[in-house]
Amino acid sequence: MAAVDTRERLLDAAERLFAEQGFAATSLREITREADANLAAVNYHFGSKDGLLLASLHATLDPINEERLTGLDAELAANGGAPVELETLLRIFLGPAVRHFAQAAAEGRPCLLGQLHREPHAGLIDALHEVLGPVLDRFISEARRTLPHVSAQQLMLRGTFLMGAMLHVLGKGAELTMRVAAEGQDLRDPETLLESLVAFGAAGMRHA
Amino acid sequence: MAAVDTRERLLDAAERLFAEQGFAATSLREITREADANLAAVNYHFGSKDGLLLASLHATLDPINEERLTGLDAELAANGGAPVELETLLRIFLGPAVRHFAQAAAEGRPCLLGQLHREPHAGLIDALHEVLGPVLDRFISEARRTLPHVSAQQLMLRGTFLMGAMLHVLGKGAELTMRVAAEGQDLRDPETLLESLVAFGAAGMRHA
DNA sequence: GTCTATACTCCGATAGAC
DNA sequence: GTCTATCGGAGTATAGAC
Repeated sequence: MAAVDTRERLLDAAERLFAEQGFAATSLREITREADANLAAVNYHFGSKDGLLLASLHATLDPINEERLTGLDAELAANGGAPVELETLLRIFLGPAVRHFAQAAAEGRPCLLGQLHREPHAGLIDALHEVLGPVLDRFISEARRTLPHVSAQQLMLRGTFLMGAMLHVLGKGAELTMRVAAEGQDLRDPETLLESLVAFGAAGMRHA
Repeated sequence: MAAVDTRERLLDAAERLFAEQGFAATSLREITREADANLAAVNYHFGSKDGLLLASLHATLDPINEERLTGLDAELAANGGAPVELETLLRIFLGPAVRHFAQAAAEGRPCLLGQLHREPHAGLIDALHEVLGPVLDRFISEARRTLPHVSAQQLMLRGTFLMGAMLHVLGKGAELTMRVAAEGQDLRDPETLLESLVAFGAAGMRHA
């Protein structure tokens, strides 16, 4: 079972180091040193550094997306299939990510989800699309039912805005904005952050 | 004058290649080959690859920030110092960046501003803070006058959301979201994009 | 099947000749 | 100012030990 252990140790170290330093700035030698594994073990288990990144991506995002989909299904079942209220829809989509971020922050480590989206790595956009695409499709379909008077193009545009807002607060980039305010924080309180983001996004998507 | 020319050629090549591929993925050898300069010229003129990035950052952002500040001053002068309407305030801040993005897109190249903010490079956040900080301070002060009923903390939070939305559509990351919509585009039309973003942000900041 | 040792190419940075 | 030579470290690939 040494193989599974090595694979898991590599994945754990990669998730942490990628989240802390970013993909390009983290060397395989650093990861394997951290995981007490040989340099070539990465190539054996994941094929390449890219493969390790993709595996980290799945390990982080798959549970979040599953929570999103089951949450949406539960809400639809409770509603008898009626369109979901906008705030509720956004809360179901944003909640798992914000909670994931808050948990990571509570443990004193950055959020891989917030860091990864800002990697200019070529293959990552395809990978993110592969992982996120189906989930986004589901929520966009629901949003069309919730906001029937908004054109499909405007819905996409506003959804993109909200996506950017979410990813920004989840990543290190938000520090830049927070730093200009002397007392600006409480971004680490998940409830405040989530409700503010939901209210902001709902107002923007509804009226904009 | 060969020195100045070399410096400018390096800066031009770096701006383009950093925007296209990102910082880490672009090698100094690629830049110097493109600029018809020697590899060591980067170190001579900019000290390091980091120095070259910082110079590119200033070259891109300084004109945008200057346009923002002069636009705000002009509006305040026209208003006799009265609080600026929220939509107008956002348009003044977002317009120069969106127009810069649209011009780059029209020339078939990505936007350095959208790409740079997603670099996890350690020193870059400090550099961005140095470059953007004073401008953000000005606009946040104005936003407080425009939205006196919104708490300082909520204003910071909502401003961070809007910042994320802007940076997201300016970067390649937006492609991910746009790609899930079959016909989703027109992000390249600066007027549609700017007005949609202004309306989204104004609604979110006002009511959220 | 798992893992290690090793070698290959490319990178950023620097020293020193011109 | 510019260039050549060179260094340590990076990602990758493979041959072979267990």
